[in-house]
Amino acid sequence: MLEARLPQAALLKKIVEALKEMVNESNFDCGDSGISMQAMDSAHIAMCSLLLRSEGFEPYRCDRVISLGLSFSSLSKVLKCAGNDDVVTLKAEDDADTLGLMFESPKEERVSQFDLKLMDIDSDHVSIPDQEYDCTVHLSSAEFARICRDLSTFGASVVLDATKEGIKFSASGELGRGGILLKQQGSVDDSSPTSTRIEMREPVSVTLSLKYLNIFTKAAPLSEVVTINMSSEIPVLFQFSIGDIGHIRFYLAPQIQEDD
Amino acid sequence: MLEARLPQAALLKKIVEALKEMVNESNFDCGDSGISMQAMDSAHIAMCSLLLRSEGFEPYRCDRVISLGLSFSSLSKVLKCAGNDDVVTLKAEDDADTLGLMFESPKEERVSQFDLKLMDIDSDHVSIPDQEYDCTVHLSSAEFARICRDLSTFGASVVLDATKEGIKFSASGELGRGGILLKQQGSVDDSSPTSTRIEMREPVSVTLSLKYLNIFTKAAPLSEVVTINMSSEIPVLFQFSIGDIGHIRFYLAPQIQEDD
DNA sequence: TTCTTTCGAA
DNA sequence: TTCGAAAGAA
Repeated sequence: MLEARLPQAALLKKIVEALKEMVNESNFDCGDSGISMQAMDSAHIAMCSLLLRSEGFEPYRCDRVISLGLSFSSLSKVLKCAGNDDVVTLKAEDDADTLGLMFESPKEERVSQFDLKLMDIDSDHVSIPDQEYDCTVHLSSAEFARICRDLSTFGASVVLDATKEGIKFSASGELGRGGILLKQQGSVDDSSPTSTRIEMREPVSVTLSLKYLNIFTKAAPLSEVVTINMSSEIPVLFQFSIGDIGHIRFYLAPQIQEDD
Repeated sequence: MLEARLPQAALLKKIVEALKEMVNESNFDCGDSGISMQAMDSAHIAMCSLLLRSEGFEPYRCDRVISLGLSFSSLSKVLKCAGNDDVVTLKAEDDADTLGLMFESPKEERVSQFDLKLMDIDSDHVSIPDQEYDCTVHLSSAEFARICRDLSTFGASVVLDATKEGIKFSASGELGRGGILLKQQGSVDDSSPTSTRIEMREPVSVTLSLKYLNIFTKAAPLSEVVTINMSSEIPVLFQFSIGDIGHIRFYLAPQIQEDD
């Protein structure tokens, strides 16, 4: 059986809000080391994965591997019933057909118990090799979300150009064109965790669908920093940390650049 | 004739907002002791009543009994023209076909006068006996509203189980099931007026329509506490106090519990 | 489904 | 205080 207690319901709420726009339902694989999930969007274009390490729960107990087929919209509805500061406890028996969620208010005068029906979901579990990337950019997730939203006005796709100087986002369309450059912050001014930082082997330029990037940025409330890992020709990885308990990763293949 | 002056238009606004979703039009009975109203919803399932004592007005004058047939949506529109801190004066001649509403801004630099047409409404005035109830629960009206809204996700009806320990709300449906327990607060910690308190002769369990409860909770802005009076088999009474000038009461018959 | 209204966040 | 997002009503 699984039993996992998380002191802040807000965290779980944000995780589900971050993923529900991209994935309708998915299997949550619970094991010794924690909970993980992996899914593609319904069009099978982008992929996401979630990792929540057992150390992030107190306590965490999972005797044997369990796969919980959950609907994100149902999960979201149930989590709307939890206060942000509630303590959440997840429980599932082996071979259970429901997931139990208990919410306890901080003062313990209110206890809610929900039992969510589980689904049988065929999961096409693609294994993702741990990739070396030509370029890794750390930047403010709020800034990234803002840029993707703003550039959506101009076109359906954005070009990311990463050099040692900084990362540039550009889009063009009927209105005209737009470009936003985030400069790498000098090492002296490295104080802020949300400063733009770039590690690179060589410059990379990729074209990506803004529709998907705007879906990924729903994860911005989870982490103030997003890490973009890029090489030409292979899917770009966007990673949002979840405290120090895990992360959400999004993968999106670059579009073939057509010169016009 | 009627002449009644209320120092806070906000109060009257909240009263009308609380009732207008349930009742389209109704007779306001004005007499010596104050203003009262009683109506059923259009489906004749739930009932509500309003009492505003004459002592709550300054001054209050009503020589003879007048019945004012008012449309709640019209009344709501007119009250939208009043500032929250305006002083309201209601005036109606005997046998008048309009109700006069005067709004005076606090600094008296602005005076608005509205005359609302009255309607001829057949009222089936049901007399409600003052009932003894097996169980009375006082709880935060905001919390109650939140619970009814949350549980609407799960099903169309909610089961209320009141015991000495607390009151439990549960609902179930396609998603799964949900239950919320509010514990009775210890008498030591009785400081907060919105703490859950229960007075009972014996435990009560009733099933109620969430659709109606969600209509009743529109009255939550009037009072931070709602009082639920229950016995098995007879209509449940929900009471929201209006300062110390009166109250709104809602009555809803329990559904027959079907065991499956 | 769309619009309005309300609530929370910046 | 202003803005945007989310909830509720038409």
